[in-house]
Amino acid sequence: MRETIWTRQRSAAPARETLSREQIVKTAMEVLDGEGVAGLSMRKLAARLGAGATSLYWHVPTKDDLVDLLIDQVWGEIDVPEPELAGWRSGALLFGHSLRSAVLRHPWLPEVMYTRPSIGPNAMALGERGLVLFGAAGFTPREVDLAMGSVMSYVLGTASAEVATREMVRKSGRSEESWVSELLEQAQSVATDYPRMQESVRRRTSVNLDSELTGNFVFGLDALLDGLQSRVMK
Amino acid sequence: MRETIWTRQRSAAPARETLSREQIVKTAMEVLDGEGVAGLSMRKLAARLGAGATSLYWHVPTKDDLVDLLIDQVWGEIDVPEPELAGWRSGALLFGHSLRSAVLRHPWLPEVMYTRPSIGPNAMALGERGLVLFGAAGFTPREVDLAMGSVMSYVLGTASAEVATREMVRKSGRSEESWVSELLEQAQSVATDYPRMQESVRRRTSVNLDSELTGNFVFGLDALLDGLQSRVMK
DNA sequence: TAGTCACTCGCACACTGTACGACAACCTCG
DNA sequence: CGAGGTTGTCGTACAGTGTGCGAGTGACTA
Repeated sequence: MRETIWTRQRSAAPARETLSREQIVKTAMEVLDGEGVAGLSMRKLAARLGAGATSLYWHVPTKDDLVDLLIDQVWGEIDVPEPELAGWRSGALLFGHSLRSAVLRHPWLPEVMYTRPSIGPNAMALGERGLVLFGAAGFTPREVDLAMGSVMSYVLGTASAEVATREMVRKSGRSEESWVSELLEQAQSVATDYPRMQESVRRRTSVNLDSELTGNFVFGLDALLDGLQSRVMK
Repeated sequence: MRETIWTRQRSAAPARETLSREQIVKTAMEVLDGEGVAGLSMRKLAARLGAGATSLYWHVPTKDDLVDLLIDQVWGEIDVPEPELAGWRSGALLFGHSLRSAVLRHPWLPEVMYTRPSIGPNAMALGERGLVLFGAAGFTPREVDLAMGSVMSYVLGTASAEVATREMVRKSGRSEESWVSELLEQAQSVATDYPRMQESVRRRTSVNLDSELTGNFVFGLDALLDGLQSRVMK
């Protein structure tokens, strides 16, 4: 078996005080959460750790690998309820919410997660627990895979789209209302000939952004779970 | 109304032979489809057009704006059936397939689309047609928005995840089988303690990648549409 | 005390997006 | 015809980027 970033292990007790992979990952996570992908550079990260720029490369093969580690870190934050406690259906609902909020906490995720498969240890553990949860629904083994996959895709897709909106608000530095209204104005000016879009856009203006987005999310997830439920033992 | 990249218009008949925004967008699309986001640089793009590097900046404010234009171009490729022809349900199915295949044709899309809202003209036109389609199902106006949004999120999320897998295969330059089997081996080695994941991963090894991914997609979309249908006039 | 391992880091290379300002080709007006 | 303005091109330059290389340093082992 070839060595990978996941298998590599270092001596437990470093001789003197040195950088460590854990420390690098932790600091990188802070930078990423705070400044996004564009704000993370190896030089800045090293400076923040009080180290020389290229010292990081002893602990991590490339920046891309570092990002792999960070993504897997996020997968470790998601909790998947045991089906015994609440049944698979509400378990799946909780799982969905947990997954969504992890994405919202780490808004850089969508930008990078779709450029690589997730095969780190936390991703595997997450998958395992997910399969246990969906396995309790009474699906065939193949359907268990499919059901879990579709829920994850839906949740990640929705949360990613949410992030796109929320980040633009944040980056503009302006108030949510003023930004939303400008975006809508812009959209309206482009959508002059589209009455339904106009109407739909106008409907959104009057609502609180947060509850609007949460409502969207729950509606679709619920519908999807309904559809999945109807497939049990069919 | 402020000028935006969407509103800007140029003189219809350029005096001499010059670059044009259309030409730039078209060439950029080729580069992007062929080499991905990392392969698109303003200098390379200009060279390909036989122009100086910074000439592009007369036609397009920034690279980011160029990407906005490219994304909107993709939205223009998606077709949304009229509900009269096939009913909303199978229309939605067709819509989903069209959207998915656009993403697969432009695998760079997931990497960039989640970093900005889509408010270009083609996005608006797409939205309008989508609302017409889902409007035919008998939802309340609010539900029409929600239904369309959830379907788009699901499809984009699933297709994006697909792209992650497919691109890794392509980039590795090796055969699909050899790559899949190595990925699986790697995954297995990480997932030693996870019997369900092991089993699930093993199940995939024996199947054709293409039909596997298409099957996943259809299963979830179908379930979601079932769930939506049950909400009509409830 | 000598040697080896674990780790740090300065330098350099090839590349990026894009601001700036000089320049040229064409159009319009007198 | 000539003058001025508009449209468009492009060379140079700046401040960054990821990372390969090789020299150096501190600590542990024999």
